[in-house]
Amino acid sequence: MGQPTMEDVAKHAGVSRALVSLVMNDSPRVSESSRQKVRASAAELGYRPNVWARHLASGQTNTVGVMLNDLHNPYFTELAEGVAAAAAESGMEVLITSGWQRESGEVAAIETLLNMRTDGIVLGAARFSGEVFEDVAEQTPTVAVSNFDEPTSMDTVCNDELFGAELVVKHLTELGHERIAHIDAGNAPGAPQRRRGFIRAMTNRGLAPIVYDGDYNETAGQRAAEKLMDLREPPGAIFAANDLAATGVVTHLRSSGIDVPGEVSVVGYDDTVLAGLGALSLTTVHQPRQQFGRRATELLLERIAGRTDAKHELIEPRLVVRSSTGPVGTL
Amino acid sequence: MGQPTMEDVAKHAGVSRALVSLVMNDSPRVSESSRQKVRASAAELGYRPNVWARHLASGQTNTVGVMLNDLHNPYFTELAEGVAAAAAESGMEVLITSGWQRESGEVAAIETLLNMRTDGIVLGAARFSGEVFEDVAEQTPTVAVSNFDEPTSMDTVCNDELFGAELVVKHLTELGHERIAHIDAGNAPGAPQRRRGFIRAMTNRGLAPIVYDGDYNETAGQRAAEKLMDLREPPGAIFAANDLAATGVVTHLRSSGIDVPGEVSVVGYDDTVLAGLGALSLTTVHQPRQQFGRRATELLLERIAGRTDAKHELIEPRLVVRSSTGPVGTL
DNA sequence: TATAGAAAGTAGAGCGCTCTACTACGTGAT
DNA sequence: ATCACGTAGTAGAGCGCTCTACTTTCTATA
Repeated sequence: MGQPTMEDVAKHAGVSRALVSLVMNDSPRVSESSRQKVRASAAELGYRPNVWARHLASGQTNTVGVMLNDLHNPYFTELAEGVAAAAAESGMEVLITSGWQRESGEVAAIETLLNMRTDGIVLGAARFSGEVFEDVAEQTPTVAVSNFDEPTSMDTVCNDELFGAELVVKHLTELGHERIAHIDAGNAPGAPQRRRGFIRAMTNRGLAPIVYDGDYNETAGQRAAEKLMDLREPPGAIFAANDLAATGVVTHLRSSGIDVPGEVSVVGYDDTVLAGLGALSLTTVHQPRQQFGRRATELLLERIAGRTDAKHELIEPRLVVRSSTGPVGTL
Repeated sequence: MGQPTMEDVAKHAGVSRALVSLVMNDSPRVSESSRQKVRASAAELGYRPNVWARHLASGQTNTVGVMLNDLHNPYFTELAEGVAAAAAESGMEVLITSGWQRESGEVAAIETLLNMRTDGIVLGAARFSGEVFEDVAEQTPTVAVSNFDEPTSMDTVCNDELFGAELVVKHLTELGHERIAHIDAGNAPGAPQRRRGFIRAMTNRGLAPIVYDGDYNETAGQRAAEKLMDLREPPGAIFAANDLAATGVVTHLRSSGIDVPGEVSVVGYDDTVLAGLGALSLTTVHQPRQQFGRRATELLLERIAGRTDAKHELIEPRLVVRSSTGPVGTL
């Protein structure tokens, strides 16, 4: 025998099943006395509304789904946190699925959400390879949190990477730096935009942008730093693709006896735990990831409510100055 | 007008709704010809079974719920990954909810799962303050992944912290260390067991265990290291409560001009990203967190299948030797 | 006192599926 | 021709809830 049903509560309270339903949904059409009577019976029986039945009958799930590429990446989990916060405020539940870093996993995770018929979906995918996600967007309200280069019909929310790069260059030039190098991360998510932003910010100031190939990991940072310091005129500041790469840069510089920030300033990107570590204390760009989630959810709710035109929002990051940057060295 | 229903598919294929149901569930009672006919119709209409209705009717959800204290903590996410893998093998879906680090959040997250009526729940809670979780266990099959000191009626899976500490002490003594200090983390999850394991391992070898108060963060490690090195006879090896604390220890030692591991060896715990970082390269204890999830799921499936007696399993961690430990210094 | 209208409550038809019990139709042994 | 039995398929009663349309009761107004 299973859990008590609405029928049981109704019988126990001596009212109709419909009344119990009204009470459970806080309808104003119920008198105070029966409200209390029903609540008391429900509590006594340990009644718990059956979500499945409720959603079957009502046709909507009151739930937003979140698909994350990778649960290990703080970027995505903070995104989810933002979604959860915003959803809670609107009284919606949140269901999280993960693609476990594989694109096939992402598709399966979205499939699960689609099967669950959540009222809408927030996509925190790694790369958006077109069609698949457009397909999803046609089936249910969808907001993607990502940098899109091509125009898309779904809503998007993303970090203003160009502005982030601008912040970095502004900070460094204010410290007197002119020879600034950027270690990029090829076509990894966000990297092209950071690179473009860097180049633009430098060019706008009449400075020559130095860009070296890299990646979003420690080794890449280490290698690129090595090459950069081998130049006839090494840069006085290095802007790495992300904190991990910046960590590699710092490791290389220190082990070569180069003082950070005395001789070379280093800037990371993302403001991960790493950046805050005492031994590193990286100046870095902080992305308000939670806010991505909040905005995405707000846009999603608008979509659920009926909006049909696509909105694309950029959210401004901010610079966190720590002790890996300083005035230009007097070599 | 919503998505196509089973009724639509049945009409389109010219068969009964029941037959469509049988096909969708891969029943052997269907002829090959009608199977194909139905599948074709389903595909053509873009039919997607309604999970809510299915579960309402069948009374079971074919889903395991996972409640995680904190999505930012790799410990929990890897746990979830293990659950997902094991569940996938048994053809079950996984639903993840998070307590966002607050105990109230945990309760709400469990509530969501209970409302969803998942077939069972894996609890990845931070601390298990008795009753709440026992209550859950009474309502649905439940497996907790955690160190329990008091006996409990639900199944548990946890890391063999005592064995982990033993591994550390074994490694260090084999390197010749005898003055070994442990920086603990009070009553934080797992900490008491690690401390106890350390003390036991030392005592068993006739060595004096040195234990200092600490916590699971960098600053705590830094402070404790400072005090330890101020001793008349400072230790030759420090076993920190976790990697973060170990990072603090290393930072302090290096900035005091003490060579690691030349003069002092340092061991962390957890094998997080930090430990692998080139600049740190910590010897640490790796917990097979994914396996926690796998075992938990297996136990859960047994419970769902009807087992009623509680099982408690310990899983053995292993030592990862990197370059923060070395032979005892010749001070 | 009659009556409109609001307030409080109920009946019952679904929502889309599963599942038990049943029918229809061979097939081969008696 | 009779019967038992296995196979393929169907009818229809739920699962636990929501929601529309309806009834009953109460109150205020003319």
